[in-house]
Amino acid sequence: MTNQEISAVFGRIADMLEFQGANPFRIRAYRNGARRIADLRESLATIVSEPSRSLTDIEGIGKDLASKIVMLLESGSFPMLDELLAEIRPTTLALLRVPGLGPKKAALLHRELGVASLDDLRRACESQRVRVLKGFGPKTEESIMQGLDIAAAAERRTRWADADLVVAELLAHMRAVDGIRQMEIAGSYRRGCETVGDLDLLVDGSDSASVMDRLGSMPQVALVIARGDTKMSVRLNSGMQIDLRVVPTESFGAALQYFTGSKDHNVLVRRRAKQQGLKVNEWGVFRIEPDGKESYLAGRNEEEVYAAVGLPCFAPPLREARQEFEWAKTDAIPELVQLADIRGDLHMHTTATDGKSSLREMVDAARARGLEYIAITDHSQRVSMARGLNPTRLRAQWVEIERMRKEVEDIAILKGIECDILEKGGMDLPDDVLAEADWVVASIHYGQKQSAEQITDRIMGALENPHVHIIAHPTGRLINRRNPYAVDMNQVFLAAAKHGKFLELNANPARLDLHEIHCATAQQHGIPIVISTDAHSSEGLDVMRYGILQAQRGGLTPADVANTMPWQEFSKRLR
DNA sequence: GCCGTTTTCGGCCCGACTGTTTTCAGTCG
Repeated sequence: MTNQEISAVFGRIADMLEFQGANPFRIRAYRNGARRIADLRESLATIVSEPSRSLTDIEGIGKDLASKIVMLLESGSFPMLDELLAEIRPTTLALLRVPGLGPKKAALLHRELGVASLDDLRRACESQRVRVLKGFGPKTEESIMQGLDIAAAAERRTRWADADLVVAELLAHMRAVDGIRQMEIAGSYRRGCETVGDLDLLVDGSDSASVMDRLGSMPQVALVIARGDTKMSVRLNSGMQIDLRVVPTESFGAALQYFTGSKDHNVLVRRRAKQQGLKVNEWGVFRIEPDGKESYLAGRNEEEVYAAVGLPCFAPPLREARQEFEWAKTDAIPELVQLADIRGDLHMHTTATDGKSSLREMVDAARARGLEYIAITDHSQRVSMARGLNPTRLRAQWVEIERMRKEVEDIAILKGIECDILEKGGMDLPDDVLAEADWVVASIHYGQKQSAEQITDRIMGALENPHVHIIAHPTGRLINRRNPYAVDMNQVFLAAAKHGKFLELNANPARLDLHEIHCATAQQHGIPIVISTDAHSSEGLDVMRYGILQAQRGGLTPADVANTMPWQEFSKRLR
């Protein structure tokens, strides 16, 4: 089993234990274990196979979880898991996705009314059997009815780039309110997560009523879920939820820190504060005096909040309770790569295949964005739907590129190709053609459903080809649409490091693979990452910023990203 | 279930809002 699968098993167990009303700290231990495993940069199987190492060296994994991991690796299951699965069906677990239904209420519905699925729940509400239960009432029943559709469509998080569009509209709408001193979107959006659940809107303003009125008047608002003195929640027609908090100036930084999260990061910040006799909440940092009184220490901005507990102000993408606190101890927090560091873009298409802009337009667009070098990498012949290039058409394009080089001298244009890795293995173009290219991107578009062994062998073959420089979108996933291929990335990392190849971080907001943990793993292996737009039009070059966010979350610095190099330096890496 | 520079037992982050309550549990972030 892979780390992701084992992580998912522990996550499911946490859900099921929660449903059973187990000790919340036990549940947290499973969730924490699941997250730690997902964040791991090497496979559990590898660790287990090395006698000198122990799974319990992993933070959050004790004796019990370690033995369960071993059983999962050996047999794919263990007794406790089987028992839980026999008791609680997955359809029952879906009840927890209904907003407002937590483990206690869901379990009560299951126990008292035999509700074991969302369909059961709908019927129970319609026949008004829910409102008579203890702790429930007509309003709860009604809100469950409304929540059912959301639950059915749940698990859908919005891609960051799509959330960004909503954010732009939201901020523009809110700016009309007088007296807003500061305003930020916090949460997973601010951390640059590849997908975003809710939007957390934070406002520093004195008149919270008018701020809330304004949010409620946004045309896209379908429903006001809750509204109090400082907090309001609304749901948009799209299903996305917006949580608004209005705070005073002296608390804005504390609230921003708090609502930016991640939750796990904040738990560690607060634990640390507690050890120092301090308390951190969304209102500020407070010293607990011997008489029990609290005195305000900080909260106006994030810098002073972190400083009050002896921490540096971490960049939001690093706030995931992974390594940031270790880095802080040794003053080794990475200087994250920024969009302004990028000097080249090494994966783009033109009208020669499925691009919408001509070679000339792509070159001009790249120059307009201040790039020093680009690679033109149209599809190879196997990608027939995109009218992929055969050797003749490819060489014709290269002649055109050579002509253009004479016209525009302020940008280097590489003669490249995105060459398919064929289903049966091997490259889609002969070696003598690839040898003439400046830059060969190898990628998979067909046979994505093959076994792990087949897919991995294909990519290994490409990595061994002396003409290939880089593997593009190495896992092939499309966020919310298509799972990654079954490729064994551990082998890919080892081979890429051995053969001195680059790996791509594809900046297309639907792809973003390598994902953040893969980025960190590649960095550890010393594999240079290239962040590429895979642009299919001149505007497509602007997706670079999404790739930068992903790289930041992986902790990458300019030194880890090859296309931050000036052309003079990068050109030496090509042969 | 995990963890240890107060600890191998007894902790484990903190507050707002709602609905159903007569003082609070459940949910959410």
